[in-house]
Amino acid sequence: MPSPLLLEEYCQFFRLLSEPARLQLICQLRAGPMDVAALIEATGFSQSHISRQLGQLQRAGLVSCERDGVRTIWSAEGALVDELCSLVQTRLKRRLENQLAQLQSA
Amino acid sequence: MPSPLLLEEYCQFFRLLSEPARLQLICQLRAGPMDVAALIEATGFSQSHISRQLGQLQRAGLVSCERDGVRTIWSAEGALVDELCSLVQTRLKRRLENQLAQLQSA
DNA sequence: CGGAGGTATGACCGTAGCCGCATAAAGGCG
DNA sequence: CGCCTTTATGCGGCTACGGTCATACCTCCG
Repeated sequence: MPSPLLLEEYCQFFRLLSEPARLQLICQLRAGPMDVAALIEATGFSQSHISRQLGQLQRAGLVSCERDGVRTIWSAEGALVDELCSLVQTRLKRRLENQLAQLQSA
Repeated sequence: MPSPLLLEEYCQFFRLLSEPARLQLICQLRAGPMDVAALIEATGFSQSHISRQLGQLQRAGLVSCERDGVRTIWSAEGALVDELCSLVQTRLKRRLENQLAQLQSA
């Protein structure tokens, strides 16, 4: 079993992904770098909220930014989140398949 | 990019892992089936709290229980959480290594 | 059946954190 | 230098959820 400290680190990481706003931002940026205006347009959240969430993700190293004059271009490199989501998706899918089989056999 | 509904599912899943109490329960159970008394002893949480958290994890299919008379033996099958934690750990490790390199080159 | 051990649930409190509003800070342009 | 655009931050409301206490529910045993 992981040490309590490491466990806490895991939790903080998973917490970042546990909020639709943040995960959506990451997924958007995985498609390619975007500026904040585009993220507002894509997600519908307020500018201040997006700024905060990006700040959290940046501190965790999940996104990075590059200033282009007055605008800030954000991007998300690394396939970690993709891999995590893929694993979870497989799990969710298998779970639904099992439930379906249960219903059909009944 | 994943559909909003799927994204929400991901978030709910990650939320389960974002709480030390729950992740600790899973990790404990990954070492082998245990009864509730042992989980109380191992985690220090109250019985009612543990019962609630196990309920959430069970609904998500992350743990399962088997009644042995009056006692309930809980277990966590499937290496999904192990894999997720392993991926995150690798990420955390690499991030620290990079920060260390930054400091040493400065 | 009555009581004891073990588990789930209702009620409640406290806090963390999401979210927007308003505003300050930072950077470009006439 | 003033002004505008873009981003970051202080403030506050609101809700969700972690955590506990008390209690109801279940299962076995005398």
